Amino acid sequence: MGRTPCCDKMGLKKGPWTSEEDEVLVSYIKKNGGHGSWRSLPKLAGLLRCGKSCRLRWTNYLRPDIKRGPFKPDEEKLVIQLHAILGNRWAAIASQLPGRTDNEIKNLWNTHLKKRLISKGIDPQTHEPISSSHYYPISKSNSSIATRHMAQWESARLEAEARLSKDSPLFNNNNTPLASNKSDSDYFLKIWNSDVGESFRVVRKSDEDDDDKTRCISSMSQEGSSCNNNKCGSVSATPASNVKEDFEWRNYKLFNHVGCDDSSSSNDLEDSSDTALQLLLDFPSNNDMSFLE
DNA sequence: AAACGGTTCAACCGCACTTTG
DNA sequence: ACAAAGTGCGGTTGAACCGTT
Repeated sequence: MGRTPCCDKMGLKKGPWTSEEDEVLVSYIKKNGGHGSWRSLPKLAGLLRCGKSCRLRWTNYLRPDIKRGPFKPDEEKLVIQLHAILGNRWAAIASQLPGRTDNEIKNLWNTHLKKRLISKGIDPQTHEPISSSHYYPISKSNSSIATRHMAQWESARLEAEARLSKDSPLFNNNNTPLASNKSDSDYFLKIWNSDVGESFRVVRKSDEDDDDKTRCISSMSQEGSSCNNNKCGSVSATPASNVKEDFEWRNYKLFNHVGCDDSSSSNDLEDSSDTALQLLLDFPSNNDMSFLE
C-alpha cells in the first residue's frame, strides 16, 4: 500500500494551531455540515495543514461535544477499571467516557493514573500487586497480559450477568422493582453489548467448542464442581436461569484454558485468578477513590 | 530574577485496518 | 483479487508551563 506524503514533504505547516486556523476549520465543518474527506478538507478550507492534522485537531480539541477540564474522580475510576479490562485501547476506553478523547485519556493515564497505581504498589499493566506480577519472568508476564485482560473482561461480565440475574424478576421473589441505582456491573454489560465488546464476543465464540465443553463438564463433575449437564446450552445469550451455571463453566474454562492447545500456558490464568480478578471485582461500587489515595 | 528540572498535554509519526474503484 | 486512498489508533515528542533552588 502506498504511503501518502507526509506534511513536511508537501511544505505544509506543522506544530501548534493558531486560533485563526481553528476558526477556519470549525467554520468550514459547520458550513459544510461535516468534514467530508479529510484529505481534501485543508485545500477546500484554505488551510496549510495536512488532512491528518485537521482531523486530529477537530477530534481532539475543536469538536463541540468535547468535555474540557479536569477529570472527575468517577471518570478516573472508570478509566482505571476499563484499563484493567481493555489494556491500552484508548479509543475503546474513550468511547465509554462521553466528551473525552482517546488522547486525553492516554495522557491522563501516562501522567497521573499510572504513577498513582505504581505508588500504591500496583502494576499499571497487569493491575496486579507489583510483587505478584513480577513472579514470572518478564517475557512470560508480558505475553499473558492480553490473556489476563480477556480473562478479567470475561469474569467481570459474568459477574455482572450474575448480579443482574439476581436482581431480575425471575429471581426476585418479592416482586420489588429492579434496583434503580446503577451498579458497576451495568458498565460491563453496557460495554459488552457495545462495539467494544464485539471484538471479545467474536474471540469468545470461536473459543466455544462444544466438544471441549462437554468433555470438561464431566471433568468438572469429577473434581466436585457443582455443575450439571444443562450447562451446554446457548452461550451467547445466557438465560437468567443458567447464569450461575454458565458462570461456573466459563470460569472453569477460562482459568484452565479449555480449548487452548498450549497446555504450557495454563498457569497464566490460574495466576491471575486470585489477584487480578479479585482486584477487578473488588472495585468500590460508589465513587470512592480511597483505594488509590 | 534567573537557572534548572520535572510535568503536562497538544500534536506528530508511522503502522494497521477499512473502504473504494 | 488487487492496489490505492482514506481513516483510526497507540506510541512518542517537544514546547509550554510550573515549582524549586
